[in-house]
Amino acid sequence: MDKPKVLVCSAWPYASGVPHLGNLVSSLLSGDVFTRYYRLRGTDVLYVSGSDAHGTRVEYEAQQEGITPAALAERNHRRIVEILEGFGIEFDNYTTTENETHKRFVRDIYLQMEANGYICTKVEQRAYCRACEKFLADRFITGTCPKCGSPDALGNQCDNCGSILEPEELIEPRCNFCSGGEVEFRETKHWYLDLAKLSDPLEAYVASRGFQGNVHRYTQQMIDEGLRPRAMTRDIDWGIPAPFEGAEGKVFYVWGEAALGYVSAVIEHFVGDERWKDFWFGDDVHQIYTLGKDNIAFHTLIFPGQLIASEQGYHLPDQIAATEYLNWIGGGSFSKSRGVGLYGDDALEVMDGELWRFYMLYNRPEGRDTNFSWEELEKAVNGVLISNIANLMNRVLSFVQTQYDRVVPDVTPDAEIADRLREGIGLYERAVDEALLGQALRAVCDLAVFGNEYFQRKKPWETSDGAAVAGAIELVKGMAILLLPYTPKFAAEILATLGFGDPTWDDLGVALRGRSIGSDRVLLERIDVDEIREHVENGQAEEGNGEDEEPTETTKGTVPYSDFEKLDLRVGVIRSAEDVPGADRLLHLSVDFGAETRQCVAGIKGSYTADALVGKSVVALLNLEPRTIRGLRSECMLLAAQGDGLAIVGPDRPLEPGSPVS
RNA sequence: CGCGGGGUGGAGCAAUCUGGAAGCUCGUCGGGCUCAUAACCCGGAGGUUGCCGGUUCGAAUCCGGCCCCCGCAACCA
Repeated sequence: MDKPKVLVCSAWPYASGVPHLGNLVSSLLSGDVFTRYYRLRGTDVLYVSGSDAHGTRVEYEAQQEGITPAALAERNHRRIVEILEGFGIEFDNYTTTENETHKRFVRDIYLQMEANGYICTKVEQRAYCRACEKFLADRFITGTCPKCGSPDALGNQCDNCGSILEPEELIEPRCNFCSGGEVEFRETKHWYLDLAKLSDPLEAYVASRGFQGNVHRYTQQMIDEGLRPRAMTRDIDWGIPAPFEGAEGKVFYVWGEAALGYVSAVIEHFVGDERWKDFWFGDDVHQIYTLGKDNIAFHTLIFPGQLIASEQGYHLPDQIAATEYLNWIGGGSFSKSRGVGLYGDDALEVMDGELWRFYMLYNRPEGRDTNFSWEELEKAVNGVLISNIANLMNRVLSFVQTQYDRVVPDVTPDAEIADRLREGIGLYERAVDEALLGQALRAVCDLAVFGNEYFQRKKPWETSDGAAVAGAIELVKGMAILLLPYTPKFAAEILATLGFGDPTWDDLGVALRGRSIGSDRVLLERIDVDEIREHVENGQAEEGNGEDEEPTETTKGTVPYSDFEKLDLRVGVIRSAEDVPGADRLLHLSVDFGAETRQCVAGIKGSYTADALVGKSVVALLNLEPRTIRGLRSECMLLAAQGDGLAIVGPDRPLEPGSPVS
C-alpha cells in the first residue's frame, strides 16, 4: 500500500444505543489505529464515520421511551461522541445520517441509480397494524407457526422449530409494537436495488480486490447463492424520504443509506470544496473500511453496487478490515437488555480509555470469535502493557537518566538490537497491511520480551556496556513509535521524554547517540481488576433489575397508594419450566394462579434451573403489559430480589394460588 | 440435514492452505538478578492436538463419519 491518500471509514454505530466493547474494537477503534498509523507515515489520511440515526430500531426505542426518534438519535449521538473522546478515537468528521449533506447526497445518488436503470420496483403484501396505522417489519410480528404450531413465531422465523418463515405464513399475526394489535396484509410498492443486474460488475470488483479470510468467505457465499434485488425503501416514518415518483411517504432502508455516508461525510468535511473528490475518484487513494463480520456483505456488495449503479466513476472500497466478534464472558453476544457485556460509557467509568485500547487491540478478534474475560484484561494490561512494555521503557529511560546523567552514550548501538528492531518493524508493517492490528501489536510486545531479556543478559549496570545502553534506548524509541497508533498518549509521553515532540515514522531512523533526554518518569499505574469487576457487576445489577429506564437517584421517589393499588400482585405456583432454546438467561414458565394459568418468560436461568422451579410458590405481577420476549409471550412478571444472584420472592407459608398480595 | 466459525498442556492462542521432531504468552513449581512499577531473567513439570476410521514411510495438518461449543436470525459488530 503506497498510495498518496488513504480514506479510513468505520461502520456507523446505531444511534439506538451506545457502542459496546465489541463495536468499538471492530469498527471505531480499528479505524482510529489505521488512521494514526498512516498519518504517522506521512500519508494524507481522512477518517470518517457517524451515528446511524434512522431505522426501525431507533423508532422503536424512541416509542418505548416516549420521545421522538430525532431526540433519541441526537441524545445517543452526543453520548457516542463523548465515548469516542474517552477512548481517544479521533475523526476528521464524525457526523450523523441526519445531516443535510447526507440527505441530499442520498437522494441524488438514488436518482442517478434510477436513471441508469438499476432501481426496480415490486408490489408486495406487507404486514400492517391497524391500531398503530403502520407497516411492520417482519420481526415485529408474532403469530402461530404454521410448521410447529408454536404460538410465538416471529414474522421472519420461528424460534421454536427454527423454520425460516414469510410473514404471510403466520397464523393469527399480531403486532409487537402495540402488543397485540391485529395485523393484516396490505399491498405496498417498494424500490429495489437491482443487484442481479449488478452481478457481473460486482463479481469482477470482488475478484479485483482479493479480499482475505472471512471477508472473502462471506461475500462469496452471497454471490454463490445468487444476487437478488434488495429492497431499499421501507414504510416507516423515520428516515430519509425516498425521492422516487410515487414513493411519497416511504423512506430509505437504513442499510440502503447509512453506508452512503462514507461519501457524504467526506463531502461534508470539505464544505463545498472539490477536494473531497481526491478521496472518491481516481486511483491515488486507498480506502479501508473497519467493521464486524455481520456487516461484510453491505460493504463488499451493496455499497459498491450502489456506487457502480450511479455510474459516476466512484472509487470502490479497497480493503475490508472485518473482525470476528468479541463476545462477553462465557461466549454470549453483548446485549444491553440482558445486562450482558460492557458498553463504552460504563467501560470508561471503570478504567482509562488508553488501557482499554490496549486490551481490545491486543485481543482483537482476528480469525475467530474471542470472549471477554477479567483474567485476560488483567493479563493484557498489568502483565503485558505495564509489567513488560512500560517497565522496559521505564527501566531503560531511568538507567540513562541516573547512570549516564541523561546523555545517551555516544557509541554505535549494538547491532543485535538494530537487527531485532528491524525484524519487528517488518512484522508489524506486514500485519497492518493485512489489517491484522492485533498481530502487529503482538510484534511490539515480542520486542519488549526481547528487550527485557537483552538488558538482563548484558547487565549494563555491571559492565558499563555503552553499546548495549545505546541499543536499548533505540529499541525503546522504536517501540514507542510503533505504539503511537495503539496507545497514543503513553507512547507520545515516552517519545517526548526522548526529545521527539512531534514524532514521525522517519524518526525510527534517527540515531539517539550523544543526545540528551528529558528527566520525566513515565509510568502507568497497574489496575485492580477485582475492583473494576465489582464496579461493573454492581452497575449491571442496577440496570438489569428495573425495566424502568434511567434510575436517576438511589431512591426512586414516592408513589401515591392509588398507584400501588393498580398493581395486581398474586401468589402463583410454577407448574412447569423449560429452557428457552438459544437463550442463555431465559426460562419459559407456566404459572398457576388458581383461576387461570399464565405463561411467563423470566430472565432467571443464571440463578435457577428449570427443574428446581417446578412447584415453587412465587409472587407475580399479573397486569404488567404483556411483552414478547424471544418470540414467547410473557403474561406476568415474577418478583425476584437482586443481590448476590437472584432470589425469587414467595409467600412464607403455602397459600392458595391466586391469593392477592398487597 | 438453514448458514458460518471453532475444539491443540490449567487459561488464551500459533503451527493446519504448502503432511516431516507439538510452539508462544499467562499460570504453576524451582532457581537467579536487583538497573526497573514486588518488576525482570533462567530452568522444570504439564498435551496420545474432541472422538472413530481411512490415505501415507510419516497426520494437529489430507479424506470420510460422529460428538461438542460459539456466532448469525431479537435493542448487537
